[in-house]
Amino acid sequence: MRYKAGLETRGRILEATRRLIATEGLDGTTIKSICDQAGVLPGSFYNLFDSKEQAILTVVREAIDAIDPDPDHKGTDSLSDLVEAYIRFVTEQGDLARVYIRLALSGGTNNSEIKGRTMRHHQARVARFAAAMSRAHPEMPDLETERRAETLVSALNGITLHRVMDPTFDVAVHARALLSDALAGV
Amino acid sequence: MRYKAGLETRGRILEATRRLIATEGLDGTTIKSICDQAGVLPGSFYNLFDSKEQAILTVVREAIDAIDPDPDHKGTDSLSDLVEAYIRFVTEQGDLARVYIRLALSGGTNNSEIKGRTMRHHQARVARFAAAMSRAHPEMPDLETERRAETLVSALNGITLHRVMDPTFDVAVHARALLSDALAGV
DNA sequence: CGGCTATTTGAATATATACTCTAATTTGAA
DNA sequence: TTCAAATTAGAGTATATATTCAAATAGCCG
Repeated sequence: MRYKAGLETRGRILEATRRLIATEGLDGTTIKSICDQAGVLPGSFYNLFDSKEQAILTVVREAIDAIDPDPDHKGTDSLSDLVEAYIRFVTEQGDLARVYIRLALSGGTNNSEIKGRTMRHHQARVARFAAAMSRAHPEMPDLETERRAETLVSALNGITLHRVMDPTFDVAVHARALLSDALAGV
Repeated sequence: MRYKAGLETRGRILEATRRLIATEGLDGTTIKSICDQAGVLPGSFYNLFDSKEQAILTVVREAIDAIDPDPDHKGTDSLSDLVEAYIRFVTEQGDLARVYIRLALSGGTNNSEIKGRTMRHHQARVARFAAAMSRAHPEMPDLETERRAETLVSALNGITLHRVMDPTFDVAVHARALLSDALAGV
């Protein structure tokens, strides 16, 4: 892949893969559908990717990275910042958000590479929420911040899950309600 | 299916289908895996079911019905009753709960029969939570009870989703925390 | 028991899928 | 412009899948 043409084709293939995972799910994403959507023949696909799995994993990494738009500023975000960033991710990057939430299920069983990646990322995300919770309530025991963070992150995933089924579902309203309830419950 | 043998075989097939959907997902559930797990050959399967889809739909109905263990007593349950019933469903009927939550994703795209069924059931469930919320807070506008019910049900689904990935996840603790936060936020 | 029907068997069919291979075409640096 | 390497084309392979079918077996009712 040293020529411009190769790069463009690669981009179209990844774009098609992303959209297909978002709309059809991991198992509904086939070589044929990817190639059709990208306007490419199988020979071209396999010139640029070693396997279907490789293209999918590329998109999966992309989705996992996209959910955490500011990974460097660790330790300074408030809970509200984190929730707002998540809302922005889900509403502005619809396809990637769909990919992300689909991983939680499909990836949970079949592909162990995807499963490991998803689990590790989830734990990191919970830890970040727990740290923000701890900063807002220094008196709270670590066990409780951890538990509260886990509840909140899981609940947010539930909101996104609903959004996958119903595109009119208002993620922002429900995510903010969750946060406000969680803060009120302290 | 008028002989005892047929009924037993049918039972084993449905049991295998249920477990496979729960552990492998809808797409990972194949005729071969169902037949292997049930100790049956394809010919027997197709003697009792018209298609793979029919067996799956039977299990799907079963899961959707099981989530609402007391559909007759409408109008008397408290929010806490509903949440506790859900916790019981998830913890005591692990496989059916897994089937149920998997529908939300897999069913959301491919099979429109499953999708319609899931959506209708979800709305009914939200309505039941909203009614309970309204009973506890008669002064609250319908729009708000509806919105709060939708947040709570989605969040509960997120808890279950997490449980599918991590069987050690404590559904009861997190579900009760969600409810208590939601009540505190009023 | 006899006979009709349900049930089971296990191979056969048709289709979809991931992936390969060789020959043509295109690219861009020298 | 030339030419080696990158890219594309598109038919071909191997495997998995859902489903069918004719024949063999087993279950019930009289």
